[in-house]
Amino acid sequence: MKIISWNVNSVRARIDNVTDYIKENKPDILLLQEIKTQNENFPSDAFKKYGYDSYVFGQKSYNGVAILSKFPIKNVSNDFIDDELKQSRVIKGEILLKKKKIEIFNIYVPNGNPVETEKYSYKKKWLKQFVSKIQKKLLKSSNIIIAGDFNIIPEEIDVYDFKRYENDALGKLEIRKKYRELLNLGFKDIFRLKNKNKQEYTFWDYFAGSWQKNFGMRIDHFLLSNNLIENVVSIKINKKPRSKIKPSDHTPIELQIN
DNA sequence: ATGGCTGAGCTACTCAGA
Repeated sequence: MKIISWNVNSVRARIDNVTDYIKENKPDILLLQEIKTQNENFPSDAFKKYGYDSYVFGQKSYNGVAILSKFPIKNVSNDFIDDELKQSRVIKGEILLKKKKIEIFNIYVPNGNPVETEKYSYKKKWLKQFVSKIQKKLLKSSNIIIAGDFNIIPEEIDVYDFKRYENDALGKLEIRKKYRELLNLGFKDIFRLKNKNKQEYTFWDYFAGSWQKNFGMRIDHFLLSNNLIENVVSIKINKKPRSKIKPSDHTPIELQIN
């Protein structure tokens, strides 16, 4: 089974890129972040043509997450987090893999910049709540996938110039520690597990030729609970969509499990 | 290099992203 996570930075502005990508890569499940639209304007019909059902948690203008799937997803919900700003950032559902029930969380963590503002404290509180809810969830369920745009640079290797980001909301130790807390509950960062010293990125800024200069960062992740590690076949960052015309600033990360 | 693109909402410009 191929599960893919991609921050598309507006699903409507990106519709051709996303459908082209689907045709080429044929994911079983595609987790989208930053869809930037309300549910009623989500292009479900365009995805239905390729055989996907859409499960959408949108809002006007900003944020928003969705799950596209070739087969029905069970127990989809949007209320895992009690979001103080009512932003649409988590959608979860259940699938079966070789009789294992797996809970999939598709998340879009707040950016948090600039630090020293309420945006940063919102990110900290959001992460604190998310970690705590996942900890509780683990008491009942041991097969969990958390994927999406974490807006966290886990380690120095995960950005082109760490010095520039060590005081940024994506790279501050305080934030990276929340990521470590999540891992310490019993998860693995699958990309890093499979690529010990590889420097690869999932995001490149639109400006200043960041893509051309490979000034990127790895902020989109797949965390799998330790129970699921044996099911992992491969994990890949697919840079091709970032090279296209009118791209998202993020590129997909692709997980194969069986 | 703390914003030099990009998108949404709207139709001039602000807000947001990372």
